[in-house]
Amino acid sequence: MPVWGCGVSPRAGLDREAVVEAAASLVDEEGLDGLTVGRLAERLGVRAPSLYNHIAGLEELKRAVAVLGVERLAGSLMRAAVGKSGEQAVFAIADAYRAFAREHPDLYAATLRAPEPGDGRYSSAAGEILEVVGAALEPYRLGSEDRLDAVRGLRSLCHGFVSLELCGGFGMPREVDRSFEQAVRTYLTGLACAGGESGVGKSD
Amino acid sequence: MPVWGCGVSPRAGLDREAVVEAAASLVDEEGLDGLTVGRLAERLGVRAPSLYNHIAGLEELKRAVAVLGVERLAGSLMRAAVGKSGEQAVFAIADAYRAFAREHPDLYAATLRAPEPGDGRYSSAAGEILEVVGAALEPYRLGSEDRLDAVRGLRSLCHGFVSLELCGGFGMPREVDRSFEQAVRTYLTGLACAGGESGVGKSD
DNA sequence: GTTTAAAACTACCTATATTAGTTTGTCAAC
DNA sequence: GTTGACAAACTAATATAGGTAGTTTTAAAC
Repeated sequence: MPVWGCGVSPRAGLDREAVVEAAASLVDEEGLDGLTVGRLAERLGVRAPSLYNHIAGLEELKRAVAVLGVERLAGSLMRAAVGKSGEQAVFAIADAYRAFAREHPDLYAATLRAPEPGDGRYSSAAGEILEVVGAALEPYRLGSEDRLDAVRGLRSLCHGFVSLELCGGFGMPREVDRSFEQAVRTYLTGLACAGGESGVGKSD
Repeated sequence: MPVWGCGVSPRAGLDREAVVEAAASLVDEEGLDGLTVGRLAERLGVRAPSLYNHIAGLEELKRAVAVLGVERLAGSLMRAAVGKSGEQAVFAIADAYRAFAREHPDLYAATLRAPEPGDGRYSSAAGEILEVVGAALEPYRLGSEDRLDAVRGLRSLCHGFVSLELCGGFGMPREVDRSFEQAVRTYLTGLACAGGESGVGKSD
């Protein structure tokens, strides 16, 4: 089977996977708005309309890039968590989450796009993330509902922090590392302390 | 010398404020991508190029809409928190935050755009949010650094949860209310425990 | 070789943002 | 009142981008 190199042959040998990967690279390098059909085609050595043989349109392509981003994020988190558990695992996951978003800010931003309902690859990647965080929380011995809540809470905390950080929502960048660690620690402390309700300020 | 920049225009009563407000309405009704110069102009009873007398371009307009969204969000949070403090205030703020995002999902999404550095109105609205959350945390008696961390953590938690919820990041909608309340409660418990009440879960 | 399906092409259309240059209405000074 | 200044709005036109239609080319199967 002849396998052509990229861009030289009259037949470029593109397929959907290659197009989506190139789109992800383009997003990573030039931002989400830098992803245009024309530029992507140029980078792939092809005319713009040719891409429509592989993708349904720009919107669908962006969704595909989002799915790819979630898959890569899930991979990062899993690699970070392997061989760890409990607090150590949670911190490792949280740091990996933030590191991914900082290294690939535009790809991460692309990730936020709502997926098509019923997208198997998205569901699968999202499920992996839930699973790895859930596993890290194992030592906390939470019931299944509490565990779901905790996974959602942690994911929200990480995503929210990182997202606000990328948008410049926090002022001074120097203290942000500390704030992130502290936020995760506070949440974990809350998990560990659950049961004894705080009641702070309840007298009003 | 004629001074008609403040609210009274010679011809059709259009000024920057009106344009931005109409843009926000359009975003609210038809989504961020539904905001085009042409449609906005049509809605204002004017031709598209006329808008350039009031705004610098679409990007700048979107940033202005973002600022307006943050201002309205800040207003909602302040109204929710008035007369409350401590845990009760935090829950009220968190619920108001989520309610705003659910009632105005596209305006909320527009809010995430990074503002121009040095935008006074944005800084002012962002400062109001920090202030109202910080005031709610008063009974927790945190030091100034811990307080900043806590404000950032809570804001991250709320934003992250709401953002993921809007993106369909969570599966079953029935349990989401509970998860949100639980996430906020867990974080508050973490604040209370770390603040010196019991010290449970703190590793050092 | 012939056939076939996909991949890529050219040509074209539409929508949108934006600019250039012109006209028009309102206000204030004369 | 007349007039002049100036912002507001207009018409016309340009550039870019997404997307479609229909045609050609190529790799590979028969």
